[in-house]
Amino acid sequence: MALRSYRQHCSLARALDLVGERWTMLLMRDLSCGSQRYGELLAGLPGIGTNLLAARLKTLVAEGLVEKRAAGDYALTAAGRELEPALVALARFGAARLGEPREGELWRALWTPLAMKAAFHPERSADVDDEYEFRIDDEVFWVRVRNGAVTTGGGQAKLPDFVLTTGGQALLELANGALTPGDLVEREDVEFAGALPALERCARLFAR
Amino acid sequence: MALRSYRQHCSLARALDLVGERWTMLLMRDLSCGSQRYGELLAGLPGIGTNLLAARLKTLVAEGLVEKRAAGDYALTAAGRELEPALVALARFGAARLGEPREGELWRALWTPLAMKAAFHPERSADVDDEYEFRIDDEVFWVRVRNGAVTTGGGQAKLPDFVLTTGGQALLELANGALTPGDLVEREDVEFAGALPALERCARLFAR
DNA sequence: CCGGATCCGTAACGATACTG
DNA sequence: CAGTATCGTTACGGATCCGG
Repeated sequence: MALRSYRQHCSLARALDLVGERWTMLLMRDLSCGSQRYGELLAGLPGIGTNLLAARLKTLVAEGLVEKRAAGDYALTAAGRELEPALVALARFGAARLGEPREGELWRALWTPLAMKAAFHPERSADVDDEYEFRIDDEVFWVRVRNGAVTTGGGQAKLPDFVLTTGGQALLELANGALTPGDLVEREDVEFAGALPALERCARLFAR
Repeated sequence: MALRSYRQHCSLARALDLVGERWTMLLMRDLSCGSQRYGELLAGLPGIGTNLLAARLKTLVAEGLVEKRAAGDYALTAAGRELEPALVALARFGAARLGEPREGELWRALWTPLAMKAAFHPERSADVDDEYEFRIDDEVFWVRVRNGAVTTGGGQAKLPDFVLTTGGQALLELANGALTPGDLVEREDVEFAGALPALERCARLFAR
């Protein structure tokens, strides 16, 4: 189980030695949104195979990036959370090349916080101090924009400027500009509570 | 040659579909320092194997991230250069876990610009407007710090605050703090021309 | 000689079956 | 539910070969 190394004394090569293998960064992505159980991780990564998931988790725990908690679930350690800027930067690169959903592609509400961090326009966020709550496909999370930075978390927002309850499809259409904020809140399958201008700010801050 | 995909409609997954395979990011790293020929790339990535290098280059060219130029060398396209923030972020993660050189590990002066961007402390760079020239193992490149950001390039600096000619070993010792700027310039195998305070600023801006 | 292409043994992956 | 074991397939790594 000695992990294969590039054998280069280089920061990038070291990072890839640690998290560069197949599935590893997606695993870190899913854990970056909160702890998950083995079964949840497996269900969220179709195609990984149970042995490979177990091996990846074992390696990540040995490296100190992930811990198995008393409750039996897996969570990022403080060291593991240090990978987040890299995940965001990669996602920013990928976002420009994402395009439309392809046949058979999976989409999960869980990935939205990372997608928003990647799509964020800091230069548009001067003087913005907002907090949003999203409820998408039974996932509830909050997004806060303050001091030109985005923070996110699972669960309800404390003092949200709006609460948006919708399916993933409508959210994707808002993100790619096919749907305006005004049109979104009129849809039958969408519930919106709060200030429409805040939703318009949000759309502008995270527009692709 | 249909490239294997994670089949997830996620920015991160898309990025990894494009550049997540083994060797690809290291290839992009080496090309980010300037164009290189097939043979140079091969020599700089021991272990890759000629077939794999050819396959990776072909894929990257097809994706529009790399181009083969009339001179016969390979270079990043504008799209390929957009990956750099992700390489820097990953390198920043890896730098904290790099440690001392291990037995058999390769080191190349070519990687220094990326390492410096990863090690950069923007919060220490207020009011700094410096330009440095390095000549390491026959590699010549410049580093500029201005407006809290780092830019680098191959070749000589225009108006350098110093020119430092040294081997990689001494530079590594400076980077990890084992050698002070004052001690460095006194070494037999080191040539230093310019302002010592500038070198001290440099060491502080890029200290690990 | 440089820039690959071909071939082949090994290691990693992916799917399924099995176990505590 | 949380993995381990097994096995066929794919990717990788090293060597050799080929065309300009």
